[in-house]
This record gives sequence, C-alpha cells and structure tokens, in this order.
Amino acid sequence: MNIGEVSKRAKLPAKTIRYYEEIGLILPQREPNGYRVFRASELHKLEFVGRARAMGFSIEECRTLLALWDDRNRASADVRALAARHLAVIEARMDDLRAMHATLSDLVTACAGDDRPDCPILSTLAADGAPPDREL
Amino acid sequence: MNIGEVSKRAKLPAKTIRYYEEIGLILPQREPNGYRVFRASELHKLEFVGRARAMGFSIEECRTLLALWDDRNRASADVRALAARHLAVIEARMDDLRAMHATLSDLVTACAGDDRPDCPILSTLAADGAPPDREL
DNA sequence: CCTTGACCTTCCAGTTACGGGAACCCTCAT
DNA sequence: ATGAGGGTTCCCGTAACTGGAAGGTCAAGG
Repeated sequence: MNIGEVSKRAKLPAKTIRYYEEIGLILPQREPNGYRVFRASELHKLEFVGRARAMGFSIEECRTLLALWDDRNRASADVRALAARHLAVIEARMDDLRAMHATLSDLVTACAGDDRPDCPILSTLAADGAPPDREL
Repeated sequence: MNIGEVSKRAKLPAKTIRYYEEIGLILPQREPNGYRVFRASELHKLEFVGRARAMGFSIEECRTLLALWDDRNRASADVRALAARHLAVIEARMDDLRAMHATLSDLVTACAGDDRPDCPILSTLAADGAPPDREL
C-alpha cells in the first residue's frame, strides 16, 4: 500500500503520515524506488492514532498508548490512568472556556450592536467602567 | 516606567511585552540608554490586551479591538460582531471538548483499571471490538 | 518515443504566542 | 572594584502540522 491509499483509508492527510514517520510513530518500509510501503499493521496504527487524536490525546500520549496497545502484558490501570489524566485536562479546558463564555456572552448581550460607539465590551476590556450588570 | 514596573502592573511577563512591541501592538519610546519607556497609555493598552487574551481573543483580534477602542467613531456593531464570532469559536471548541469528554469518561468508567490487560479504552481506539455499552 | 497526469519524494518555511537562556550593558551601593 | 538587580538583543524551541517548490516514477495514450 502506498501513502495515498493509506491516507484514504486512515483518513489522515499524507503530510500527516509523513510527519508521523519523521517523529517515529510508524516505520513504513521503502520500495526500491523510494516510495513508502505500508502493511496492514501500520494502517491499523494510523487508524488508532487518528482516533486517539480525535479524543484529544497529544502525540506523545498517542505514542504511549501505542506502546501499551503493543504490550500484551500491560495493566489496564496504566491505560486508565493516562486516560483519566487526559480527562482532567479536558475538564480544565472546558472550565476555562466556560468562564470565557459566561463573560463574553453577557457582554455580547449587553452590547447594543448599532452604529453608536458606546460598547460595554470595550468598556470592560478597558476596565474604565464596570460591566453593565455583572461582576467579572 | 520601565518594563519591570509595567510587567508588574499589567501582570504580563516582560518577555510578552517585548513580544507585543515586536509585533507592533505597542510602541514604547526609548531612553538614551536603550531602555523602553512606557507611558500610562501603553500600560492601559497592555492591561486591555491582557484582559482580551484572558477572554480567549487571538492577538490579531486584540489588535482589531485596540483599533476599535482607539476609534471614537467606531460602531458598537463592529465590536459586537467580533465578539460574537469569537463566542462561536468558543462554543465550537466546547462542543469538541464535550464530545471527547463523553467518549472518554465512558471509557474510563468501563475500564477496570487493574493489573489485567483487557481494556475497553484500547479496544475502542483499535476499533477491533465495539465499545462495551455505548456507540462511538 | 515522447508526453501528460497522477502519483510519489525531499526540503524549507510558516503557523501561534510566547518561554528559556546566553551574552552583554546600565546604575547604584558597598 | 565588585556585586546585585535592573535592562538589552538574539537565537532556539515548542505542537502538530500545512503549504509549496523542485523533482523522481510510472502507466497510458498519441
């Protein structure tokens, strides 16, 4: 299988696959003409990584997950711990976004959005006046 | 005011302030010895940018917001539109995170997390078996 | 036989918003 | 003179790619 075919099947851009090779996530062989040649196991790894990335795992976490996947003697506790840590990161990000969203949506609501210059969004950013009806 | 003082007051690292100068967000003057000199207006801009960044606006959005702030003839509609676009981005990110969280928290719950190798997290990533009690 | 098109290759640069660290200058106090 | 605590520039590194240039490979068609 050449890179185009793998790209289609794993739904990853060829560029990304080359990058994954560069950082040692996968190690495809080469044909005499220099083309990469992928076996089923490499395709599976790429699909695995694609799913892990879609769940927000970093590349390094993906590397660890691949290693755990390969390891028939792994303890599921190790996988679970990694996933739980990642879950905590996701929750922290969501908290940050929630705070931004709360502030911003209030401001957007409070802003007339007409052709006049008065704007509670700018006032709040400038901190030269209190937000209309809500503490930051 | 030198950079250290501004850094303390605006609660931004000196490095960040130098970077903001480099990209033209602020244009402090210089003393004969080469030190940057900040006036109150520059401090205000930095505080403004600090708050905007905390709300998740990109640097380029901050640049636009600063320009709108400076423009006494702005229409609040322009500010509002920018904020609303950003709000949409925040919501999209939250949706992504929510999806990841839903999948992952189910998997973490389903994983025994003991010393045995069986792990629904890895199985799901490998897609070699259906997740235990939930569709992806 | 030559060309065209669709593949593939490598390499280089750019992205975002800084942080680390080296090497060096300025100023003041001891 | 020296040391502490400012400041300066410059360059590299981060994460995870993406875009683009320049060029090799291969099968089919005229």
